[in-house]
Amino acid sequence: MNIPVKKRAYQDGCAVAHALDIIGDRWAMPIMRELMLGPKRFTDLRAGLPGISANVLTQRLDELEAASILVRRRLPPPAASQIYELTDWGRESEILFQTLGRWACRSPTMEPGKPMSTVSVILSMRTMIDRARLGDLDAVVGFAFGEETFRATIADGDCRIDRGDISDANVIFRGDQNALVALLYGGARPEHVSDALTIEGDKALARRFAGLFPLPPKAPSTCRAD
Amino acid sequence: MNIPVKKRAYQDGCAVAHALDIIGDRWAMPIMRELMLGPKRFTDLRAGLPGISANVLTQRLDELEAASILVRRRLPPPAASQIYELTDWGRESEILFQTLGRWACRSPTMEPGKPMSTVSVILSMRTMIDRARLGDLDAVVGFAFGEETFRATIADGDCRIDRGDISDANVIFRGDQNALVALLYGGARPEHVSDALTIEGDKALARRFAGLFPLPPKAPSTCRAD
DNA sequence: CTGTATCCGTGTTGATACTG
DNA sequence: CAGTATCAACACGGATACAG
Repeated sequence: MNIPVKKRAYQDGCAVAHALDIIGDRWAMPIMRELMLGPKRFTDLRAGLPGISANVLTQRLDELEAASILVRRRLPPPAASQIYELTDWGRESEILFQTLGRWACRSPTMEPGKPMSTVSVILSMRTMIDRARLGDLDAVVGFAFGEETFRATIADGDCRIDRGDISDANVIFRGDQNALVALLYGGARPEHVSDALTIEGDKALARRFAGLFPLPPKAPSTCRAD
Repeated sequence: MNIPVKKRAYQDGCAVAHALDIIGDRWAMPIMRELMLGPKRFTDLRAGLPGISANVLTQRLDELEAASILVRRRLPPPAASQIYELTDWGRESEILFQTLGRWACRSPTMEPGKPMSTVSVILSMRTMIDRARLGDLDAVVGFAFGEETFRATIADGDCRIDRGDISDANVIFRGDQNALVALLYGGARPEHVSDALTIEGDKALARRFAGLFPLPPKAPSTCRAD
């Protein structure tokens, strides 16, 4: 275990500065994001964070543990593998991601189309879903991205989206999560969805679901170099 | 003007990753914070950001301008000086600071007592004030930190805090903003406030105002090294 | 006085290779 | 699988010099 050497810190009593001291380092928030829907192993984390190197991931995990944002746990045999899991307080940071996402998706310099991790896609749906459009919809929508499955449970004007079994889903989106993003936010119609995504089950429900994610208007660009 | 060279970026479609690309660099958010209550000049920014160096500030200002978060304006003669001002969208990022501040002030590793800029103190009041405690309070509370004055206008169950004239204030807190922080969040009584802060006017109102800022409970520390 | 540009020492980051 | 070691590239902070 490394001695958590003193790092560069803002010497500032502002709580925001403290937040930046503990989660402002490069990769810290993406790591937290990947853990938001449940614990993961070292290698699973790397898979969801293309570009991170092993040593940086190790260091960030140490720092996030020191900040009480996550804990390491060793799985009981026969797994014998370590997992990283957010603490309660770490999980409460989801509001940070939602606020940041809502603000940033209006950025004039945001260009869509880059790949997203499965966790990002689920969290973006949690963030952007317009509950006012749910009406009295009552349904289970499933998502199957590779080996991972998630379910949206819609009832009583609310919608919860989590990891979970999808055998009882009324409709299942199966395939590449990036194709789902194009459908939800890109304005494509479920009838014309790409080959990377298949829709199994209630097609009308799929269409209804895809319309639950309005994008806010872009902020104007004020950069002279535009 | 520098060519805005491509910098290290997350290659990630997630809006949060885009946010981190544009405001995740060191000093970017503290700079935005300092501009949140109105435009400032280069030197005023440095004064509110102890530790930043001139070249880093220049670079961040360029990047924030390219992201349409702020604009440079040249004041009309005889001032002839440049100022940096948030755009509308940049100003809308205040919700980020509030969310981050509310989450981070529960951090088990947050230690109080470090100095804060005047802007930080005002923003923290905007963030932490408990409007449910306002009742039918109707008053103007003034703050005089050095040459800067701010006013809290309390009426109709709401409270707005901004830069502004305080000649009509019912009570004025004058002196060091850090002493005010100790009073609001440290539990000190206005009667025993330090020499660094004086209270002019309605002492009962000062006491009432100081009780409007409850701190949420700390999150438990889970770090084994504690 | 108000910034901006350049140099430089240092620490952080990132890619590759490697070990338990 | 879960990291550690090594090294190169870059970013940061400080100082200084310079331009309007």
